[in-house]
Amino acid sequence: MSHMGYRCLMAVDREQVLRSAAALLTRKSTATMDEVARAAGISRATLHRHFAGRDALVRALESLGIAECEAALATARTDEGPAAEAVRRLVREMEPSAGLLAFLYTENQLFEGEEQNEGWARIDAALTELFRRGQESGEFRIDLTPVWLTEALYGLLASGAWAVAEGRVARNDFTHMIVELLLGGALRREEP
Amino acid sequence: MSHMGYRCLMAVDREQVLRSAAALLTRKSTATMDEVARAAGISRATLHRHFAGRDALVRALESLGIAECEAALATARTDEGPAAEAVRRLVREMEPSAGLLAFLYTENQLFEGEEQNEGWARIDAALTELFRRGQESGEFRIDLTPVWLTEALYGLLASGAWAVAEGRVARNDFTHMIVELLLGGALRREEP
DNA sequence: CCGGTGTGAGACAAGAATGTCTCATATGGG
DNA sequence: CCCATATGAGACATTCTTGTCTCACACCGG
Repeated sequence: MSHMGYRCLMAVDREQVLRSAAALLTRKSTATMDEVARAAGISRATLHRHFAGRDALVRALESLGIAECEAALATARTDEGPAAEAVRRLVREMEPSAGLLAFLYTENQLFEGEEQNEGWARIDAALTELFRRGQESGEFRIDLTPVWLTEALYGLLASGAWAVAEGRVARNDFTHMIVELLLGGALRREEP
Repeated sequence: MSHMGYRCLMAVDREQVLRSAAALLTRKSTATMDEVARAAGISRATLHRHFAGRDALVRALESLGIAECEAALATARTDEGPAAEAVRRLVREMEPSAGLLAFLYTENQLFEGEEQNEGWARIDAALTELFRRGQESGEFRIDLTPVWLTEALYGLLASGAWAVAEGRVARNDFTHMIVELLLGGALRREEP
């Protein structure tokens, strides 16, 4: 009975399990617990030891997503420097979480129980504030609302994650593709 | 025994059922057939008379999505005029289908059976060709691949559909928000 | 060497979802 | 008016999924 626990032998990498679960559930949201376990390379029994059930699994996914988003926001220091650069730093920090976020973003059923969305509210607020700050400083156009820009960022992150996962976009281009499209759009700029 | 069939009395509006099913399944992808039926305002028995099962329902959703995309592509005449204007026309034509497309785009499990994806292949090809044409004409920048722009268009359509459905973006702004972000990006343009 | 710990495989029952059926009812056309 | 058609409600068996349990085994530390 180690009073610290968890730090023993060949324990399942909880985060790895969550990541593969997110990858699978994004692609096939009706996947069975057995399929999730297989995808993670563990048995259903072990999966069930770590996550009491499907609900608990999704909750854990949400918690992880929130934690990683807040960590990305903190690391990117979105309240410092030019907003455009802050967006670039933020997307770079969010890249490893993109697959997880794609699942959480598309699985709006999470918001039904409305237990945990206070975390998302904080994150949404931080993102919206970033875009608002960019508008105020004159960097961003004002005909696209900060709320929509936030929404679009989520959508592009999901698109990017899927495009990379299916080999349609090179992994190394992830940040560039998303940031350049979000900030600059598809149109060619006039030469300065 | 009407040899023409289908044009009888208070028959369920098949397309209406499919649309409400897409709206529900997008929000809660694990919804029951019973929930789908309720959402469509019909009984489970009737739903099952029209769609043999969940698979058949999803197939029908996919068929409808493909048909509407191809119709939108045809109406928008994406091979005519400036590419930017073509994109604008296309998004406008796709707006009514955005909810359905959001479901189909995020439900990548469809591609497992790979029966029907030839329709998507044609649509993807048309979209990619549109962006490629815009690059060739000098309208679009060339550091964002046509494949990525296609992917981003899908993602933004989905984001837009959800944002409108949840009241975060005004319905009337749908086309403008998507087209302006996709083409122009968030950065302010220099005055010409 | 041996005990503790985490895991995989499988059995098992309880529950949920599905697919199919019947019957009653309402509607509109002939 | 009557009949054909479409629907709603519900019963029902089947299948799938889940949650729990047991047992055997591998690994690591002492």
